[in-house]
Amino acid sequence: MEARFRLLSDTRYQTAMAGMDEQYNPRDVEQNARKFWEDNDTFTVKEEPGKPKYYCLSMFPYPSGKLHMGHVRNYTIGDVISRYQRMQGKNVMQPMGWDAFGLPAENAAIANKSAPARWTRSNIEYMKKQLKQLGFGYDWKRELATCDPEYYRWEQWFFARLYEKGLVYKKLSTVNWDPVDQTVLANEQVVDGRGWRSGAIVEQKKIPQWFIRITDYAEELLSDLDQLEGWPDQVKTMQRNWIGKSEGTELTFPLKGADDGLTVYTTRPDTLMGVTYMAVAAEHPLAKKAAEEHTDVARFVDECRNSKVAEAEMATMEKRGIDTGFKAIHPLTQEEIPVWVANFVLMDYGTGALMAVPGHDERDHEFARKYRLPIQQVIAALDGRELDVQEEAFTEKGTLVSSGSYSGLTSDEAFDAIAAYLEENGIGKRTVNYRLRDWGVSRQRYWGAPIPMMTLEDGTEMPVPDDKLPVRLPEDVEMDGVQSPIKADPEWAKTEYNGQPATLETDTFDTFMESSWYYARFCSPNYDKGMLDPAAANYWLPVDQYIGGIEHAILHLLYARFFHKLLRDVGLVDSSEPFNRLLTQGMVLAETYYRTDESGKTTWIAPADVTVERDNKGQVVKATHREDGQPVAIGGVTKMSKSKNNGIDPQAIIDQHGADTVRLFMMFAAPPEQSLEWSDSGVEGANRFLKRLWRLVREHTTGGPVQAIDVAQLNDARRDLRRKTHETIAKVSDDISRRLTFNTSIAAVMELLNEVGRLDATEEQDRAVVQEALDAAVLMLAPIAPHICHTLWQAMGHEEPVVDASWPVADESAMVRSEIQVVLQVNGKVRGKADVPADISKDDLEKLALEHENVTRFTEGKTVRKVIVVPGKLVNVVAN
RNA sequence: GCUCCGGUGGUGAAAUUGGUAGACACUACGGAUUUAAAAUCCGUUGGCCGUUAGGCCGUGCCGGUUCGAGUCCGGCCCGGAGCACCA
Repeated sequence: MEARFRLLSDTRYQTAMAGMDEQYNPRDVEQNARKFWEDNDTFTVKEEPGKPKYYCLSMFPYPSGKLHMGHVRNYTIGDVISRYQRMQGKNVMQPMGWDAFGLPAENAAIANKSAPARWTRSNIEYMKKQLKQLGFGYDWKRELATCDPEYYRWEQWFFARLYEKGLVYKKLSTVNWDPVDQTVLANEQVVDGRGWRSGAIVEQKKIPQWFIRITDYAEELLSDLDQLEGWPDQVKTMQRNWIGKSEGTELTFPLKGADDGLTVYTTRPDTLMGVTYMAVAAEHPLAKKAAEEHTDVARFVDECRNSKVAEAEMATMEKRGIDTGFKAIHPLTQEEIPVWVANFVLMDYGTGALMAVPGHDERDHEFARKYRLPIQQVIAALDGRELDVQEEAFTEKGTLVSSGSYSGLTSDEAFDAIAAYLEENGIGKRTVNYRLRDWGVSRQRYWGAPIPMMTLEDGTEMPVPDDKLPVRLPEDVEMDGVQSPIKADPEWAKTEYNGQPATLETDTFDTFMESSWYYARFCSPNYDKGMLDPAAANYWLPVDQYIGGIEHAILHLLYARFFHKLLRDVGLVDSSEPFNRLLTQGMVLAETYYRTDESGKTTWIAPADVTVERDNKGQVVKATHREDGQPVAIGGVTKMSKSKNNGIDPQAIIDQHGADTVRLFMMFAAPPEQSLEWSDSGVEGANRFLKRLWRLVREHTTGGPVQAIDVAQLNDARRDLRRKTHETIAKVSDDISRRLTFNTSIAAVMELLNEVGRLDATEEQDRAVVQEALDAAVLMLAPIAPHICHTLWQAMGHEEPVVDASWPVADESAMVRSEIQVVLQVNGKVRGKADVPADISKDDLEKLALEHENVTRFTEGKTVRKVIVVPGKLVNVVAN
């Protein structure tokens, strides 16, 4: 370590010192550091074979207008990791770009009567300025925006490859339809079952849409999760459940008076003897057939159309159904079973029909009770306890009862026996089923990448040939709020193929398409000979660390993993997974305040407009409006959002305290995976810490040049500070690289600086250990507060910029302790502490504990039954 | 409804592998400095009992495992995220 802390000559030292003002002035300090990085192209990187690479990626933002605190938190985490890895000597790539297609641009365009493209590009310009102000070390030469034709052309090209491989198909699929505005609505645009603008009751409508066969990759997406050691278990579990692999049986019940039967999928063939009714989805062919014959069934099927497409909606709505009049024949007993239509049966899962076993399935039970359908017990509990399936479904596995020759078997044995019987008799077969559905990528919106398909005059559908790509989205358009401009203009779709007229697809891609491969494009963002430059992609990929919100745990991350496997199978990348390590960051929350007027209308008041009063315990007792001084109600801490008006504008905080303070607060207030509560006083605390750091460095450096440490000259106080310095280096290194707990690493540096402040540095050797401590502190804070550390590092007398400095290495010899403290317990309660030699033997430690006054006080008159000695930690004496 | 995660002082949190609960901060209170204020520095700050020494209780609730549980297991309560067209 000493070698790296080479000091400058006295004259140069004085020059460096001259740059350090008495007061910490964030504005100057930050401008100065940013100018240095810009002038030196500090963050521009290229492939350097032989040097270890590190690709650190934060999820790119949707350019909604300005940065919000969630962005600031996400990008600060990424920048801290990047700068740390750079100090470890890695070739670090940290790119940034824009997830530029999406619904808000269309809404803004309608509101402002301007084009989505212009709105988007001006947002990008503003937000880019903000990102630079925060000092993030991005390689801006790699910037990309997904609305750029040079980006989406390769997505279109890739879609054609998938089409050629048979991974793309078209089918009818349900959308939310606003019958008044005559438009398709996103789930978000349906409020309480009505269109958000028209207020019309939303209907389900089936339209032809393009799908990608993600289910072909379901097994690989599931099994490869086991390789992702750097992912949180939570996210892997969510993905596993989402893919939802189950093993069961598909079997066909014959229908009375019909040639074809009703095919269902069940994971519990052992409960087959307990089937008392069947249920089909409203869109099931059998339901349609019943609707033709019975008007009440027709009415019910029609009513089922008046609901949202969302699954949460399906699961929470009242379960309703109607008898179709059809009878199925039980394949084992030949008994007749009624067939119902039910609104909770999903057409997209399994076969769109199910066998209901109300005795052993909760949902079937609820439905059976409601419509007074019979409930039959066929499984008994393994422990033999009494069950009443009329009252409550028994869903565990157990032993079969009332099941003819299968009675007495366990559920697992019966599963095999019944499946075998069904297979032998050609009634059914064992199958593996996935909950995962194919990915519908068609959107009926304008502001997205056009789907590169066309229809010839004879009705043939085919991909647009590669040499006609990109299919460009016209940008100079007007939005009327109803129809997509490319759908409204019949000229746009006109094209030709080999001299024949043809029509372009006017749907655009789901924006998850663009965000599924941007991480790969960053490796060669300007490559014009293909989607990716394989050499660059294989140098940088996979991403070493990916950082983003937990809300993306399933969809985005699953689609990106899927795309990576597709890229691999097209021969563009070598690896199978895109993201080695994943950090899912928590949300940013803030207090809410509101007032309710006489009519019951609630107005949310921005935290910036509220003054808070506390009692002498610090408890908040009152909040008042800054303008009128009248009280406001406190509404609790929630995610920063427009609807609750509790967003804190990062720009205001940066202007007030500087970027380093914002970054420090965000990293200190909570561990990254947890939600973070905004606190003005916490921000002031972070600012105070930086001022204190500034003052400590200034006070130290005004003393002039410093001697090297002479280990032989160290007294206890100096040795203690040195030990603290090196213990802190060890802890902070581990916290940042392995644990990703930046909050505890900052706390550790605070402790170190508290000790520096306590040492009365009067002699040369005092100043030498202080120099070492401050050097280490500045290095360790450099990733978090890079601007102030840029200046402080120079002030400490170092020539090389801190951004290129090496991360400090803990010196084991400085950390050695001769004495340690052990805890003495009696019956698990702490009764005393003792300072003992670090190398004390187990026996001596036990002896010492049993003789210790504080221990004997509690063991007196009792018999010692057991003594547990944990070396270096504690002794627990068990006595009674 | 289903899946996943969380719940620790007045507040944000720490306790990394089952071994000292509350590190580090914030707030509040008291003090120093100041003509005054700001800034800064010092002290106190989980609850109860006690003059002190010290004791008892305490990590959402109920129960269990263990010499020992914030941490592991079972059941419950509350809050958050996702649910396939918000991104």
